[in-house]
Amino acid sequence: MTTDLDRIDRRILAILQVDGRIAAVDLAERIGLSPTTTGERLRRLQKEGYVTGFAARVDPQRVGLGLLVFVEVLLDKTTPDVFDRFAAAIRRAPEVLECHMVAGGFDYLVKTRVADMAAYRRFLGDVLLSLPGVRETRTYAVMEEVKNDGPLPL
Amino acid sequence: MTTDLDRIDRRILAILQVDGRIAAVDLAERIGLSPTTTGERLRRLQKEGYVTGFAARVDPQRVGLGLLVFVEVLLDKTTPDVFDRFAAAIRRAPEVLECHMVAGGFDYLVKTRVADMAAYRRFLGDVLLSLPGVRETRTYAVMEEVKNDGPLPL
DNA sequence: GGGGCTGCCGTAGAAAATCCGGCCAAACAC
DNA sequence: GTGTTTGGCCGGATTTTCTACGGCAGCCCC
Repeated sequence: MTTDLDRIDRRILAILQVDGRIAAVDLAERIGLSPTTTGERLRRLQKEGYVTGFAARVDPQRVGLGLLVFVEVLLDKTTPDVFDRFAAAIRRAPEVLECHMVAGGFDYLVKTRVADMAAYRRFLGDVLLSLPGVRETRTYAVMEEVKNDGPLPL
Repeated sequence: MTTDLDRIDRRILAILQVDGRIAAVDLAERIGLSPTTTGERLRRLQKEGYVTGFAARVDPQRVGLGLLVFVEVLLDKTTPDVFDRFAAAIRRAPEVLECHMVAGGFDYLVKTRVADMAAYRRFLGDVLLSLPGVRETRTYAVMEEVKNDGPLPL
């Protein structure tokens, strides 16, 4: 159930992660099948949930979001719904690209993109620190993006 | 130069980040222009580097990569090329989805996806800890993905 | 007003995706 | 062994989508 994918399916997924808009004709040629069969496989991969959608890669620098920042967040564990309220607020915040609850030294790891330090300062004060239950935050500004959106290994 | 985008361009980018394979006809209808003009704008956005490509979203669970892990890495600052060698090795490692050099308490933040804890243990030993100059690592396993691939706010 | 420029549009030919029917080989029942 | 079924694959026809081209309207500068 977790993996009834054959070699061809995996190659299709690998290629589509790099070039999500490749024509079925070209994809077919690269995997050695006919365009028809390739289309059938792709449609099946979508229907069965392996491919959940397609997205354009937008250059953050070009649209004025030059600063990438990670924030570690610690919450007060007083009331049980603090986590839910925090998660709900994070989902509403457009500056937040990712947020994960982790096991270890802190509670949430937040990935955010903003224009510059001034914008981050505003985000920190207006959004993060104004949320109820936030006890402590640690900010790590990214100086160099070594690897950014690597494909899933298949 | 950083932002000569009008309101329509921003809407196009916002839509394409959510549905990268939308037909120009449908995109045109949503932004209130003709398909031709919409196509011209999209091509311009690609040529000028705002859109750098397209990618399929693949469900990690479905392809057997159920465990998301962040790792903080500290390096020995003995020789000046330690950072370069680390970065080069990371770029070659398929398990690593992201890696950023940060300012603060550690040097690199690594985002990796693996099948399970046993696979992560292998990655940590065979890849990360076997790299020259790695002095310390701190592992944070993700328990819940609150937000995963949020679009850039436009 | 004239000329050039920009952004927009409609049409038409090219390309791509999709639908449909048929082929072939492996699996299976008897 | 033989007939049947099933699943994966393919080619051709239809429909949809993309794209190249020409035209139109507003704007600016001279």
